[in-house]
Amino acid sequence: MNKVYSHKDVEERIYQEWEEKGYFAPEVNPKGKPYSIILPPPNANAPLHFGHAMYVIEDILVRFNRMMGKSVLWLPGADHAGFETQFVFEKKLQAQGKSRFDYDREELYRMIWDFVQGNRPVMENQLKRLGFSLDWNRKKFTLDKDIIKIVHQTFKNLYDDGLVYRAKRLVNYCTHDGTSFSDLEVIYEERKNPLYYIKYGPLVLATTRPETKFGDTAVAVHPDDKRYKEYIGKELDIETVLGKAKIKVVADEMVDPQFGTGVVKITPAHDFNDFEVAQRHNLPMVQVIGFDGKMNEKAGKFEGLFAKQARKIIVGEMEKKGLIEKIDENYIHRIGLCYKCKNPIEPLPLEQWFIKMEPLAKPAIEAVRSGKIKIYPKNMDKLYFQFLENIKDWNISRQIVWGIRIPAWQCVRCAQNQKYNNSTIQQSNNDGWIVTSGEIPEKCSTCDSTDLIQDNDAFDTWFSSGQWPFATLKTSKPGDFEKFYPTTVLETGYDILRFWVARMVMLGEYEARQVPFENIVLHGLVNDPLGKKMSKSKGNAVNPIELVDEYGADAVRFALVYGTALGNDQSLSYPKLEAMRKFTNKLWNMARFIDMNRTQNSKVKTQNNLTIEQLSNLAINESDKAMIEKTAKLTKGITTLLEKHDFNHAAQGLYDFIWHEFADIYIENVKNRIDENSFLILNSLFLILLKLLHPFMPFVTEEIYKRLWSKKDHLIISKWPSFAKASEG
RNA sequence: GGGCAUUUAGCUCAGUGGUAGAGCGCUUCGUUUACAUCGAAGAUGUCGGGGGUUCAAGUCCCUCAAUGCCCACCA
Repeated sequence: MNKVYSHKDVEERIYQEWEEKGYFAPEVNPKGKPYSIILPPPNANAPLHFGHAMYVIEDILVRFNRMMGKSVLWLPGADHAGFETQFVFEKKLQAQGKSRFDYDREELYRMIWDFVQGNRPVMENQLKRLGFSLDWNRKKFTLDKDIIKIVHQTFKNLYDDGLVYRAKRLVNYCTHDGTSFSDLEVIYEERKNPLYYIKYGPLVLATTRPETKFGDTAVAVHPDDKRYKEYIGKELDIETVLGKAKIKVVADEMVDPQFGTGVVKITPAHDFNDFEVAQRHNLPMVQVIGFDGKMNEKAGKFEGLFAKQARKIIVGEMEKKGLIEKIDENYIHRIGLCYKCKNPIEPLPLEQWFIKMEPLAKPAIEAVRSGKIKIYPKNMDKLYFQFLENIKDWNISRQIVWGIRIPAWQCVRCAQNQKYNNSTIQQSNNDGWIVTSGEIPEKCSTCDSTDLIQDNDAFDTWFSSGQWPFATLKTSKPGDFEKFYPTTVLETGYDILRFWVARMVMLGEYEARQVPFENIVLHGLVNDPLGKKMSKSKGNAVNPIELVDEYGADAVRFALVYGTALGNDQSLSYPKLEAMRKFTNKLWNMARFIDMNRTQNSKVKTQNNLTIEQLSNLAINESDKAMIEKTAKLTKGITTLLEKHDFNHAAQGLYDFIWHEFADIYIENVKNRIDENSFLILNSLFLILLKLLHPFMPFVTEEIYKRLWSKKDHLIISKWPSFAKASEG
């Protein structure tokens, strides 16, 4: 054995051996108790980012349980990541001077498909470099035909159960990216924008968006506001930049008398609050901004201007006409932005598919409250409840081509008969829509017309990934769903608890009739060495594979779980990576020491692995006896910690014991008195430690096993050490 | 406006009511054969501030402060 451990000569070779032997498949332990984890499918649009390296937690669990003799399935996959992938692809197009408008739907879809297929092997290879023992024969993609079929069916079932409806509502719309979003995808930032005080006849009101005034269908005051009591219910004659107009005054609790002048303009088509006020007071809705972000014909001479440009010009004209009382230039408020392109979200009225969430959220809340699903770390359940207890209906329509197209067709004839009046707010299912589980309907079920048009929209990606646990298991190998559902653990970053985890619980309970997993394990985020969030655009993102190259996968894996409490964020630490690399080298040299002390006689005996019990009977020397006892205790401790998902303490316990107990004290002690008997003990104890460490550092432990014990067998499928003789406490 | 997390050695962070811990860094010493990617010894802490409970508090309770994150319709 070489004096220095070189991970580069070991890792890829070992991984290949494992994979070729089929060790990653549950069939390795066919009779074992099922244990399953579905890998959170990484986005297929880019190489792995550092967060993906945290999936090491799953590999630790998977390897531990495999050694415990369970039938372990860890199923890999990739997410088409609808809008995000289309966004990334559009940037590529942009770099070539092209845009999505240069291609038709099919062409664009095919181009993105090819792009994604090119990325997938890169991503998969990176997961392998980290040593993840995923069953690659079962890998799934969210756009596999059989997965799409399941997603369609779920949608159809929800529709038939009245849990999906189509409605024209205000949605979060990004006029830059040309699609709507769910509430979760809007981020909020503080911005300084002028607050304009505008004269509306006898009243003055404050607004940040004067350009939407052509869509005003009322002004509102608080019902108890004495200042304005006389105006309530009356119509005001007002002067505007487009001439004279009339506007109604309504009273609504939503108005805060303390803010501005206590008068609010009501623009139902462009503000979420106003939309609700309009519903309460039966006010008409007038859309003045189009989906291209430009003012429409309702804005008269301002038509064609982008809303932001129009604002300046309109304010200018208002000032000339004396309609502006004052402008507060230092007004700070929070505005909604597109989480991807950071342009302001424009609330716009649009017909979309919505899922009624409350009936789905209730059982999901109950599943965690009752303990059917356990969350680690425990305090994260607050995030979960907070989301589900205040849940709103989910807009699942996206105006994108990259994704699963919604299996809904509209009958042209029926639609014309019940055409939406732009000035009313409607919610209806009876407007000529036909929802199927994927197949193209032959004719309209109401009027028999064959003039049907499919909805252009695709599902929100999270709608399909929300079905991932049952969709994958129902389509991987026959019997997988029956054997592995519900899965044992869902492990992911806490940042997608609401986006993904909560939705999986809801959709899993709905469609698969059972919770999708028994345990939720949440890890924290990995920040850069200065504690700042890693991001590509900021340029501080670290490629995990570069670190694997430099320090070895074992060191990277160990550094990520050592010294960080589960669920806490951590900053990438190069000294820690270096320390863990040294630990792999230390192990290597412990192995060298043992290897060098092997005599001809012991070569035969150490073929058989001795259990703690056998070792206890063998031990004569007092410090041997003590070490056997300590190792048994450690085994028990590590086992318990892993069962409790306490990876940090398991890692620390192993590190401290192996280095500072076993190497610094025990090996130093044995060194001077080594004989046949003590060698057998030393050798066997070391193997126990290698096994305990294997889930954390699979490569170096496997390589040592190969050198010292067996060229044929592998540690990965060896039996977890027993600790029957460990004393209590 | 709510909620959550964090605050422990110079730095990065563990800490499960019972004599303050690790890694890196620092000081001194040590290389004839497991490892200098090492070993031995050592220095460094009013555990954010202030109250309280307890025989005993870094740990439990209250309060204040700083930092970070999440949620919320203030036009």
